[in-house]
Amino acid sequence: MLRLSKLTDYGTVVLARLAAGGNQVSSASGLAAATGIAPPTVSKLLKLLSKSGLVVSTRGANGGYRLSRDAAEISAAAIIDALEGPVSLTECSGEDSCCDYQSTCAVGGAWQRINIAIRGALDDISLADLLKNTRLNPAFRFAGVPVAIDRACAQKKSRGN
Amino acid sequence: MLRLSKLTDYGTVVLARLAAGGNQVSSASGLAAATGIAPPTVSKLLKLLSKSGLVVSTRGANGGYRLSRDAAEISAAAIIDALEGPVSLTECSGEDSCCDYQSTCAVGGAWQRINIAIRGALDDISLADLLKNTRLNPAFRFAGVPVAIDRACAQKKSRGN
DNA sequence: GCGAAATAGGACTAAAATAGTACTCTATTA
DNA sequence: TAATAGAGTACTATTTTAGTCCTATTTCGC
Repeated sequence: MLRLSKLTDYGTVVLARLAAGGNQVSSASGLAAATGIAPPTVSKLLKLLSKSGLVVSTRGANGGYRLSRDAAEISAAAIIDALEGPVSLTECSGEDSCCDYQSTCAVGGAWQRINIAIRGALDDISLADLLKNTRLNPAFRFAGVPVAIDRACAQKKSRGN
Repeated sequence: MLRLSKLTDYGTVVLARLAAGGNQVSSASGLAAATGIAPPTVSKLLKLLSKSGLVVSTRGANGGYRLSRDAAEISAAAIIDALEGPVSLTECSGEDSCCDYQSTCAVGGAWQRINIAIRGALDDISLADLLKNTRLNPAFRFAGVPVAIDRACAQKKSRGN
């Protein structure tokens, strides 16, 4: 749950790659090759990211993309905003929340506090931070529960990897 | 982004209703009537919630559901875990992250820290808290951006509400 | 003991969101 | 002016989610 879309995940990878390249421009196809993500997907991501100002593009021959500002200045929240729109856990965290159950819903505004907390967490982490510690600890758990159910993983292994 | 599924949203509403009812059992159909959510959906939710131990069920005539423990003892994280599985932003936050891009992915473990932060925020908020302050402030914003784009809302209004 | 009321559990369908692809247009540089 | 690279848009297939329905099991009241 509380999943990011794959696109956002990929987007972060691409941004990380760009950050590694310093200030020089990288073409979409080059980034695709470097990250292993399908070229059209990378291209789509970069367009989104440039539209929200996280990367700047140069057109024409020898063109490409680079980060618009230092990796330390780009927060996880900014990345997510760019690729998925503003954080909002439920439909009705907003103005006068005209959901059908308004009259009977006792919860409504409360999610807002959770939103704030999450937002805060995301604001505190920059792209530079994401690059720093690549792997925290090999078998990571939340409250005793393995954090990522390795579905694809298990499948891959069962067919004899 | 970072959306909860509607089911989780509904689930919270149902739990809130149960909490309001104190220690007495409520039938699925009764809860459906009280909340305005479709009966089969409520039933499905309650089954999920009882499976994860958040509510306890009594079968047979005059049966129903009640909270397994005090509302203050039920965290938002527990509710989300019950209805959507454990929090995990990306596929590869886990063990040895066998995603296809493992070799080129510089990000991987970093999301784990974000996961922890979010988890912390969710752990700190209980069902009782959710009930307390029903509406925080009428026009809520994140960093200047209106938090919930009232899509359904706008539609509803435009047809002359 | 029997019937009604209620949950348990699973299977199934329809709808919506997402991911990914393709194609055409525009700008820049050699 | 031709080649390269991004911009924009539209489309399709896949996956996920929401919601419904049906049958079995349990318990209470008569």
